[in-house]
Amino acid sequence: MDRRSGCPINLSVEVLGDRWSLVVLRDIMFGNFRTYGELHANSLEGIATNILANRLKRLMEEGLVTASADPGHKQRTIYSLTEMAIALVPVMVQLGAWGAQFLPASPELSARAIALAEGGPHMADDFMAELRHLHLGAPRPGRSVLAELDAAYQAAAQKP
Amino acid sequence: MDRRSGCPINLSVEVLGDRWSLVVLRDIMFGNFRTYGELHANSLEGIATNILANRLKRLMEEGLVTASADPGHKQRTIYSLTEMAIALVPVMVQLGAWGAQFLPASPELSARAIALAEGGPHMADDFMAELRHLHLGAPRPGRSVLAELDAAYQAAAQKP
DNA sequence: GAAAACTGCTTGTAAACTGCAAGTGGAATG
DNA sequence: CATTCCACTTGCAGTTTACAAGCAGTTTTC
Repeated sequence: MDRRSGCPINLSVEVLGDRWSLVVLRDIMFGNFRTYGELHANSLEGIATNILANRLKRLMEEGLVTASADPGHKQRTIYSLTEMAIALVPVMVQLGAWGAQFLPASPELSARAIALAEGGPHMADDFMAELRHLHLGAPRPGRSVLAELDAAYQAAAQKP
Repeated sequence: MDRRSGCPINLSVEVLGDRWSLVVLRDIMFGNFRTYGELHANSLEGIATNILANRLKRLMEEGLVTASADPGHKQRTIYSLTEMAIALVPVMVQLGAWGAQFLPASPELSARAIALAEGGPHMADDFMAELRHLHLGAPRPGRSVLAELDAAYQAAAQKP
């Protein structure tokens, strides 16, 4: 892998800087979509099948995602986030907060981003602990940030 | 502008998700390069001229950058960050910290990212105040984070 | 146990984007 | 007034993206 420079921001851009990688990671992270079919069927932005296949492959090569077999459903592959990808939670938080503030984001979808940003580093840490449980087999933490985010979304979607 | 979805993260990706936008913003932000020529000549990654021109145009269209004439050098255009772009500082901090931790970043260039990350939100706020001075004509703040980052870089470059 | 549906892709094609080299036209410099 | 500086633009080849279709194993259904 030939890198353009050793600058950390440039390296991050080389790994994540395209129109789909972060969106796929967002769906795995916040949507808990774990298979190709789930990711394809639930894609808000309508990702094309070849792009999804290619991005999953690249994310695996970059060490952000791992694949494992589904016990009891032999043809299904389960994708999991690595620690490296879970460490992107603060990036996602900031990116979501920025987009919610400066771009024409829908109120319902912004609710999650705002809730997560307002929760501060403590909430981000708890979310990372939850992701370590879901993806890396760590013990289940007491708090479910995913449930809280879903509640925030539901509350925002209720209001007319 | 047709957006793929109203998700804040997706919108951020649509604006910033390519191989150059964030790199150009980084150079304006941390390098204080303010003209086309400076950005081209000091590009660590060797940006092509047409890409630089196109990215500056797009960043202006997206409201992240403004252009103004250089008094006393009529053909020179000075580019400035908008508040929207200055608000990306926390994103840059997180992205730099992530790249420094998980990707093969050079120690000298990582020094800045690490110093900024360790400075916490307070340092980021002070940096944003400095950028508002440099780009938006706000009063000069007492602290120069840019000078501190440069010192961190110099110190790291000295060590063998 | 044959047919249908599910699952995770691959292939084909056209359009858009990227990277490199070269060129352009006005401004400043000597 | 010739040369260099400056901010791009243009042409072109290669890569990436989007959309549609197809395909080979695996269940599930009847």
